[in-house]
Amino acid sequence: MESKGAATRALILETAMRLFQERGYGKTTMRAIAEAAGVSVGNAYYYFSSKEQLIQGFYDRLQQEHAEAARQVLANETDLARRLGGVLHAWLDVAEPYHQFAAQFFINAADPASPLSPFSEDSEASREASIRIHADAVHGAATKMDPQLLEVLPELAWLGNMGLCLFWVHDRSEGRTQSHKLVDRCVPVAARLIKMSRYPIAKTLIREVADVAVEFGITRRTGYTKPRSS
Amino acid sequence: MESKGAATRALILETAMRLFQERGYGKTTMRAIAEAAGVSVGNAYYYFSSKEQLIQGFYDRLQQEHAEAARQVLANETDLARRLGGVLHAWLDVAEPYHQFAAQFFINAADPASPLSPFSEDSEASREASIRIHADAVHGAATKMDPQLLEVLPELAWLGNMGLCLFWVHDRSEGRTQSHKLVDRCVPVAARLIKMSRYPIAKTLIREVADVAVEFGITRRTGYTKPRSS
DNA sequence: TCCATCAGTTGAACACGTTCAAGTCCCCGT
DNA sequence: ACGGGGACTTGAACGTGTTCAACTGATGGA
Repeated sequence: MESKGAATRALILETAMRLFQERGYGKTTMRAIAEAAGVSVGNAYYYFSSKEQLIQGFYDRLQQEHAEAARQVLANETDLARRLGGVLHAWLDVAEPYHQFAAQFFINAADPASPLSPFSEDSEASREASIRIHADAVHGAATKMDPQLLEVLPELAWLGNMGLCLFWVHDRSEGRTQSHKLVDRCVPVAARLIKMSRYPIAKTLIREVADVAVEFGITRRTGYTKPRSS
Repeated sequence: MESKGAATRALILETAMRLFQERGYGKTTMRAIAEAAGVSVGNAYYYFSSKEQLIQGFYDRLQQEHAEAARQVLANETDLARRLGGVLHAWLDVAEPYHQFAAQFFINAADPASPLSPFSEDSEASREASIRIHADAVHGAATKMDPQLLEVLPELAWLGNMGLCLFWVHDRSEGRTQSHKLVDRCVPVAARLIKMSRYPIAKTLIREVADVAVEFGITRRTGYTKPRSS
């Protein structure tokens, strides 16, 4: 049983999340978190190496909710565009309740040096799981496409999700309707491009873009070949 | 004559830059800057509202150097790809000496809430000047293209520069050769797409992408209609 | 039963960015 | 020559994230 430490850790995390929601990330002090949780400041640092690290737990939770929501959307859908769009809309729905306070640190997303970045090692597990959602969306579609594109498409779709996240963070529209509209406008274009990838004219260009992305480490060529067990 | 304050301001800025170069942004304290400059901490805050603001001056300087370098490149070149590439290579050359310490705060680029962001109001003048460089590159080319694309291309090119900046920040290769290679690989693809924009098949798709970008405020439709005076 | 060990816990102390009330200095009108 | 006012300057003090040497208490082996 490792319950003692785990319980304290969970208590601190829950308290931090609540205070972040109530007052915002910036205005929530480590002292306030410790006091509200009934522990000492040092104790919080025993479990979380920094204030930022308190956020990683939130990321994980969000990712899991997204995976679940995406599973339901993908269950009865074979159209590529609707699958890609469904996954993104699911993300927007899952993230919506956290918009106000999530925006305060999703900012770090673009900084690979930050442990909060989706590109950092600390987030590797969470990131891989997230890419797998997009891999499912791509693989489960009936659409035919260039096999070389298929290899990079899951990661590109995930990058698209990151881009959407960046837009979403600064989306002040009611209920994030702008973000939803953006998805509805972009996904068909992307789907059309993907379908075009089978035909010579587009294939050359698309492969070149994909090659460049791989060559410069912007994405990898692992198609996440549809294993799935659950 | 406003030399007294201006001199102090310049002194503080120069000192800060030097220390940032020597020790890095994070390890340079405001106290250290003040001490090295022979002024008080409060005095530094009289001229710069925060530590981050000390960076804005650096941005401005970099932008001016880039404008000058780009002007020379564009003077005797009419090929679109070489103009676009030339501007980007010029940026890489100008930025190279500052790579190590620039990387420490270019990070903020993705955060529109940060005053350091190229999207913030504080950087507006600098940003407009930078977009104009890309507008020159586009307008001065002999290449024909879809007029609707022309309207958004300068800002899209500037966004490409921002993307390059993001890549460059994390480019650990000697002399940033990877970044230069990336430019050489991407620019021809972009140029080909631009040329294709005159033909119906591509035009539809490209206009759709451009429309989405404008509609969602990712870019504007101001072509910066080639004024130029210098 | 006793004690050694070590995960868990403490809070004072540190270094930092930032603020501010209190100065000092210099220019200008009288 | 004087004095008022505003630009400029000061450094102590504040609140923050983070560290660390010391303490506590439970657990398990002799």
